[in-house]
Amino acid sequence: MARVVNDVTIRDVAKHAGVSAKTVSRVINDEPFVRDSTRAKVLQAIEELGFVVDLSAKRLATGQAFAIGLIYHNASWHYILEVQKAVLQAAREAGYSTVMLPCDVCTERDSQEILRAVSQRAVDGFIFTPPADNLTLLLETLQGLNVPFVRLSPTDRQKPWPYVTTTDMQGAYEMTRYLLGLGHRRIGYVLGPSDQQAGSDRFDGYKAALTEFGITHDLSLTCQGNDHFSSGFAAASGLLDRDPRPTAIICSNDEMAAGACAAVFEGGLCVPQDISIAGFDDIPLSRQIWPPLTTVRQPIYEMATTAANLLVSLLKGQEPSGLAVEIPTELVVRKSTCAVQ
Amino acid sequence: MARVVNDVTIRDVAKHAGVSAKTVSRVINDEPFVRDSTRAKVLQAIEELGFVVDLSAKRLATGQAFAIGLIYHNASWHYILEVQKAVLQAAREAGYSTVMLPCDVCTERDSQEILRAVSQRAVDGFIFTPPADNLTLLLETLQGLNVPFVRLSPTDRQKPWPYVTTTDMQGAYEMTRYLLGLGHRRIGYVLGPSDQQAGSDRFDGYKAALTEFGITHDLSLTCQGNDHFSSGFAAASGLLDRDPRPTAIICSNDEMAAGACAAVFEGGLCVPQDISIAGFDDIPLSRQIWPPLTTVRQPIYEMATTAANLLVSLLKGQEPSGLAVEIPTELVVRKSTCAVQ
DNA sequence: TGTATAATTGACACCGGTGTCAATTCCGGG
DNA sequence: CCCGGAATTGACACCGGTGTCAATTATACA
Repeated sequence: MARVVNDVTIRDVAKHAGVSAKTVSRVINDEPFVRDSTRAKVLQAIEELGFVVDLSAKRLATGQAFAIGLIYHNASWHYILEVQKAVLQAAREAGYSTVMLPCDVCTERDSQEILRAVSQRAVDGFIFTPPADNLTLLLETLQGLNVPFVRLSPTDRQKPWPYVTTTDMQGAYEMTRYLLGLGHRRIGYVLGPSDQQAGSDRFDGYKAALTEFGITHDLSLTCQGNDHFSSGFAAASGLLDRDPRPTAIICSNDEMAAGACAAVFEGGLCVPQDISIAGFDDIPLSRQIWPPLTTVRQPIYEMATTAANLLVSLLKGQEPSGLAVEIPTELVVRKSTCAVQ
Repeated sequence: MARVVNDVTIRDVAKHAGVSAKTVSRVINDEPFVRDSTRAKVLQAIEELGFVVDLSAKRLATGQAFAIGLIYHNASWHYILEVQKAVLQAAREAGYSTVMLPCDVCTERDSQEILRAVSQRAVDGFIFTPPADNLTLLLETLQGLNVPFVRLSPTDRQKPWPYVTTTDMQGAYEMTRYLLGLGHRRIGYVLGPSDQQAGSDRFDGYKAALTEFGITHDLSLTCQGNDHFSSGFAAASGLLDRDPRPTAIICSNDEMAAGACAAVFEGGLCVPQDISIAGFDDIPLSRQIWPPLTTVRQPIYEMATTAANLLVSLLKGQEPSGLAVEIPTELVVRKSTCAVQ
């Protein structure tokens, strides 16, 4: 087998430095019990020979993969890429690599694939984004196998498994309060998919704010969506036909809000003069449409970083400070909302 | 070290089947020279014991990583995710895993990181998306190290290195012909970043179509953009001030075209009645704005799949049928263009 | 100065596959 | 029934690290 690059092994370094292979191993792993002068000699030899550790050998010897699997589904691109970026970065800083495990359908086959990664010892632990915990059975299996994992915005917070989430309810609550503050009283709502906890939390926040203002929640102002543009378009089209028309619509995510805006224009009306539209998430799309969306920022990057760090500490056997972390949202006011005319 | 899952090794299988370890190895690698009856016995033992090969051991023994590195930069989310999906899929089908190497800035540090992956034997070869071949020096180094790579939409087609691209020029040519056919004669153009070959190819296609119609290319109708929404907005704002105004604008990508649409509305005009807007790429955004964009579909998924397959055959030492592949674009007509009024 | 204890270091087996090459078995032809 | 070459199979070393545990200093203290 042609070895093209780096043929320097730990024993070459050892010979060069006049020590044993094991001592070199100690140095590169920052183990204690190495005399400073010895460490210096070894480091110099490593430098001179350009030694780089062979990951496969290390993995084989330790039984660890030094890799975390990121399991994600067919969510918004922005969400996934942010999560990827954050996890890659945090993992690398901890000396781990990241294996992407897209799981568009979350079938039994996907579960097999994921367990396979464990059997192959290709991965030490996992980060799950929803709706991967449709796969409760899989999670229970991993739990049983003692394979650590962390959930991002989990569906089921009752389960005693680590997760990182955001203040979805509080965020929607603040948004609704904000619109109420602008004088809106008939505020429509476009729901996300019913299987996602984040969606129902947001809805709860909306209802809580209405209740505080003594407004009875009008069911005819609520529409079901599926997080995609077209469902926002359809839902808003429906809401525009209500009589009296709502003066504002909150959508459970930005993509549906963009669809809602399109529906308003299609109906010959204007955002925000005729109707205010608000989204949730603050994805870049919210700044790429006209008018730019008022929305609630979801701190995806921070959430994913936190999840990765949490997983790494679990992998290292450290006792993390908390197994359930919540990171706050932020209201972002742009031009798709205004005071009721 | 606690081995949590699969403790079945090749020797366990061997014992169970009454053969040697090497014979099991032959079976799992589909090597010839195994009697059918023996193969059957071994397969049954594998089945019964639930054996799964340990990747690290295999990597160590063969000196191969069975992994390809995907190097991408800060391009559109859609582009990156399509490329990722295609490469992950194609790689997996070939028994390879994929390592993501985002390279937002393409600095010297990124090059180091990439070479490190080679030294660590974590990766056998690479797929580059632009502008990673800013990193010509890196590519030359890889070439020298005999590490295969394939470029997607490369900047420099003169270099004798494998690549996969699309018919950018032809696509822009067809789009321009289409608009000319609708009666447009003053057609503005918003350029992409100057360092990308695809951008200048598209511009060439535009100019070629104009020339065919005997139209002198009016420099005042050309604006520089940077592929992002805001630059499309700015460029279109400028073009709207020309006198006479262009009746159509072609943007070098969809995101800028979305920006251009926003600028038209901001200026109190309508798309497409007052001005037609066309994009390039056919990203989902082109269907998420109103009106949906007329654009040129770039077959990203096919391109990336082709690139991955090409790389895999290089890794396997096969002689691929061609080292430079071009995949055709397709004109997609939607509602952002119409005949000149 | 001798000795107990702690700090360093090294020898060697082992992780779980695969490559090499020799040994064994199988077959058709004489 | 024997022989030569092809088809199978197995023994064993090796890939490049790390864990174990014993051996070798170094240091502290009596």
